[in-house]
Amino acid sequence: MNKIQESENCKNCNCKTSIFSSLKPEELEQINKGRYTVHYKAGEILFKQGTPSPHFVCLTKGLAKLYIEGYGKNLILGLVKPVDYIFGPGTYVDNRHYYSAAAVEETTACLVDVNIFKELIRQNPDFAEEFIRRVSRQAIFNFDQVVSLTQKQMPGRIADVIFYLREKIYGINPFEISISRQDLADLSGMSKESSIRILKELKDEGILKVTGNTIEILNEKQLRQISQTG
Amino acid sequence: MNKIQESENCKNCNCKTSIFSSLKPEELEQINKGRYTVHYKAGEILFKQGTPSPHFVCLTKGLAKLYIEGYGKNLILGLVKPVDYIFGPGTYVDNRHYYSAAAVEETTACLVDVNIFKELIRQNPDFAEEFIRRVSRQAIFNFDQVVSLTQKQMPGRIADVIFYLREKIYGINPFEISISRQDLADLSGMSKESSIRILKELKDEGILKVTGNTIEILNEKQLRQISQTG
DNA sequence: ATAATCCATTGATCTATATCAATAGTGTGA
DNA sequence: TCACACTATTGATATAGATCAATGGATTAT
Repeated sequence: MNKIQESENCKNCNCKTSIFSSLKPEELEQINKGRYTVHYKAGEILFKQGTPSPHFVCLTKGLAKLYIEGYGKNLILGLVKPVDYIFGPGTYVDNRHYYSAAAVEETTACLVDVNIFKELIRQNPDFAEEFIRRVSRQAIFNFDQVVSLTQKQMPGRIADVIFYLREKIYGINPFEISISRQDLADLSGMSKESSIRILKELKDEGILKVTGNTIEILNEKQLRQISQTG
Repeated sequence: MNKIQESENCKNCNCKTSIFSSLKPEELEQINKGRYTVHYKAGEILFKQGTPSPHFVCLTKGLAKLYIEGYGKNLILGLVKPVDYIFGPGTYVDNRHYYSAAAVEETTACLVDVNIFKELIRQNPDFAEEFIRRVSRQAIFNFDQVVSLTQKQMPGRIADVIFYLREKIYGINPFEISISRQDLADLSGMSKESSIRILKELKDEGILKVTGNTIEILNEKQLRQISQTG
């Protein structure tokens, strides 16, 4: 893991498209002061569940997975792509991480002192509100996930993950996943073998085209149907 | 459902023990102005998933369950007892409820206009921070729940629910549950029959004493063990 | 080039859990 | 008090999904 102090300033960074849009230039400058950039190779861990969380992480390049290390297996809460930031719930509770984060691809992130962030939330109500909005959206997403995981059968869960990957992560239809089958399994709460089998089933039924790591949704309507019927 | 406009004022209400402790008297007065009290009989619905959420709900008496209506079955996210409030993630997103709430026992609640609440969050950074802290704790709780539900087998899940009921809801050891076996099942993501069976198993092993709706943890260490081993 | 590793795939088997069905309590209203 | 409705309980059966085991590709190191 190489730490590289970049010269770039937050003011011109495209991070601003995110919740930072509600910050004034001098506030962005505050963030910029306590910030440094880190590069991670694929597979490297950004932070580990249970460790202190002194900064929040803003992804500027690559892809990371957020996962809870459970009893023997992992549960992937979601993927994070640029430009988005990772801000766990521990920050306002006990300053610990409640999930781990690892780079899935070659990844670059900015780390910012969490106290600066907290200070801005106290100072700027627009920023605070934007932050709460963001946390709320995250909670809603988690609700959807927990319902999918606990109430749907494997085909429904895989369908949900496929839609998630296309809509929230890769954005286009034939998309090449950089995550492994194991990750796919950890996203949908099943074993690696099962995720492979379901993927094959969907392929055999002509709903998906799966070639190695490239996935194409051929029959969106039917896939949506599978997601609905559990 | 009878609506009763109570004469009591927020300033003397024990609601203040909650996040309201960071509010000044005049701010409590703001809340008090837009507030009214409602009584619910056991089984009655406080609000329904998908409907607009114009106020936040503060429970002053009774017990309520928060549940997501999923595909055929419900998932109970948790129970709410006095004095605690219910503030769903939809409030800052699209003003919809993302879960339903129903009274489990005879219940009294105060409803407060959500805009007053939002205004106070903008005005008072302490209050905002307290609110974020609260939302964060909720998120951590949800993480624990999703790991329990997706990675543990039935005995471990029931063990977790038993601990939850004793520690977070009823507070004492032999406790009488006011929730049904179906609710127990919806809390632990299994069928009603399975929840009954596991309960019986734990009883037969001498870990629990179950008499009707009264549950006593006899062997806490072993129950903890079951929770751990999944 | 070859070995070594890691990831993906497939088949066979086993088991946790749901579902179905029947019965037994338990309270409630006429 | 009796009938009705609802919840709890128990047993029998079916099945979704995990686990185990073997093999095949692909990538990396020697």
